[in-house]
Amino acid sequence: MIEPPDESPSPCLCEADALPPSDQHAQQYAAVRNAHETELLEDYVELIGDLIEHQGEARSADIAQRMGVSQATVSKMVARLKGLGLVASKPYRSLFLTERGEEMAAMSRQRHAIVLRFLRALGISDDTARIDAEGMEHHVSEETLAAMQRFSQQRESS
Amino acid sequence: MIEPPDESPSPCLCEADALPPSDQHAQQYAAVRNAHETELLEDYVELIGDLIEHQGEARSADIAQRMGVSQATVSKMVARLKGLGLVASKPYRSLFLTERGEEMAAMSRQRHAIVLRFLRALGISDDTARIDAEGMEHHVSEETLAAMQRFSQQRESS
DNA sequence: CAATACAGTTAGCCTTTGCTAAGTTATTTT
DNA sequence: AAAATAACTTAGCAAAGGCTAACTGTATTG
Repeated sequence: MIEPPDESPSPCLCEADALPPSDQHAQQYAAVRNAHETELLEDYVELIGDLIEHQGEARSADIAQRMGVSQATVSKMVARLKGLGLVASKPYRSLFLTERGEEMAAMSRQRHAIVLRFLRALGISDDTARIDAEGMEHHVSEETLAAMQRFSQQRESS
Repeated sequence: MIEPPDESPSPCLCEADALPPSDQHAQQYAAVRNAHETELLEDYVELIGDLIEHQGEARSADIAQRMGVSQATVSKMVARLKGLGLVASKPYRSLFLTERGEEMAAMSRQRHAIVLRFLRALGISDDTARIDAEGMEHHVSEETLAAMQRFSQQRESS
């Protein structure tokens, strides 16, 4: 067996790019797993909110098309969202957001807008910015979000 | 039923923050789903590479601890990685990366470093930067990565 | 060298998120 | 108002990624 070269349990006394202490490391991964649990939910809720706003109503078929997913998948997801108290609907009718759903949609929309604007301010092309924003939006902390906002503002007012 | 207010199939002639055309919208979500498929794989491979480099070897127990996950989960994942030709190992012994695994680890490490450096250059605190980098790293396009690199360089040389 | 402790694996379970195929309800068209 | 089309739901399947519990191998140490 190879002896680990002086593996101390405390912070780290080795090179600059060493591994973080393992409990901190684990926390990072936990944060990502956690984000994954809510992000799809948020995407659905955000999309439903957007559809209602822009097209007057949110129908499963539209959601399926925009998400690039089968209608059956949407049905199942909507059942879950109803169970979580985010969406309300009657069978075979279009969808509505509950108050909690509205809140979540508003938050998501805002995050999304901030990240998208930031990427554009960074000089990213429109198509790429859209794709990256969709992926990044759920992994950006409040702190980073604030920094992005500051940056965009500064860039745009020059 | 509510009549959708002039829903044309072509690009969009409505307000500034309207929904993107649905095929483009679907592509965004597809990109995210796609990233999700590979990102865990990349995290494992990156971590295995880091452990080998910094501690001389990569053991399941270390991985489990650092990922904040049970050993059984690691075993299963390693089996998958072996099936994909990214990892090599003999039962009950420590893990190695194949050539393809090394390549993937190098790419991941580089992406990770660029994003982390960028967040720091933006003024984000260390702990937050680490967490956000872990989440964002898999959702950043080449184009954005390049922009981040440019930005960090510029910031640091002033 | 036997006993114990530690590391790794296997089996079996659960949830999420996707799918297809088949059935049901609503809407539109004739 | 009947038939046809479109929208929605349900049932059943699969893969990924978690878990615990039970088992098997490896290493340490008395």
